[in-house]
Amino acid sequence: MVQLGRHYGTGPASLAEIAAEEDLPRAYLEQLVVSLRDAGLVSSTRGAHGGYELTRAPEAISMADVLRALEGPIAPMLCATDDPEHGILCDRSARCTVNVLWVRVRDAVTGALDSMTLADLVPPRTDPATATAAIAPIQPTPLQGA
Amino acid sequence: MVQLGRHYGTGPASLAEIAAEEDLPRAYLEQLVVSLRDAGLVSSTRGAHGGYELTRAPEAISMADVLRALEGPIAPMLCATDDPEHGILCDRSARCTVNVLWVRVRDAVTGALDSMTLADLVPPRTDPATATAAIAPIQPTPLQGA
DNA sequence: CTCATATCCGACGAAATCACTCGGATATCG
DNA sequence: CGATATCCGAGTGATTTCGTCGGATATGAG
Repeated sequence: MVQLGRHYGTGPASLAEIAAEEDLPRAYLEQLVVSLRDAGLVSSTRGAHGGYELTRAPEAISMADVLRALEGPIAPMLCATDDPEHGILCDRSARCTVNVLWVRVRDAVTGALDSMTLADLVPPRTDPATATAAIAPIQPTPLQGA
Repeated sequence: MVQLGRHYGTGPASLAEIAAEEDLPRAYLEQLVVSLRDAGLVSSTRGAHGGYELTRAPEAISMADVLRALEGPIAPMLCATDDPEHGILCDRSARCTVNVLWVRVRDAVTGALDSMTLADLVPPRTDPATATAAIAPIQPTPLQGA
């Protein structure tokens, strides 16, 4: 998650912290982080004052890596997957001309995802004092207004 | 569907025909074609010898049009949709830095989809010799089973 | 040592979506 | 009339997604 990018270099961050900042249930994050750890993107420290940390610098983690870790191989259709392992040939494969379309879409997606790293999504930590004030609800946001 | 592109110009094609060629349940296609008709991509002729026909040439129908008709607005996440109408602002919108990622992904997808038309997916009917096996120099409408 | 703080683990549950079905009404050609 | 089609809308079943729950295990501080 982006929050982990924010904390990079400042020691491990506990899920309780992140849950508070992201406003998501801790138990849910717990589940997500398992995938990230299995993918080798984060490391964990158990016990008091423990938490999670990025194993690499945010600049070195592409969003494609993150998404693959969280949601599996990138594939608009299961017949056009990133990962040769989980590729499933549909029985129509012979006469199916649509496959090339999905491959193109997939390549477009992976291209976009590869072009961005975690660092691109970490809000610039310019100045903590202006943080709260800068995000003042002056935005018109017509839909779903509180 | 692609089959409709194949039949373009040869009069309406019934769902029963298409179902046989595509090996999909007729009742299911019936449902899909409703969306295509509502989107103005196909026109229908009722009664015996009726069926469906493309309203435009395959070259003039982008796959983005088809996909939007079938699956709604193109959006990897509901906060990054094609269609301003169905856009839903999540409550995190202010501090959410991830949105730009989804917008990029969406643009990549629509770009890929816009770059292909139905005609690109219609198997070339110019010359049967380029098919899997060149058999007859005539035009016996290949692939049609019995 | 003990206790609070965390990660770890596995299973469960509700809600939405996807692919597909069913039954029947209506229009058109021969 | 009757066969062939589209039209229409409600319904089912499997899978996925988001989120929950309860408890076991590891670690640092007092």
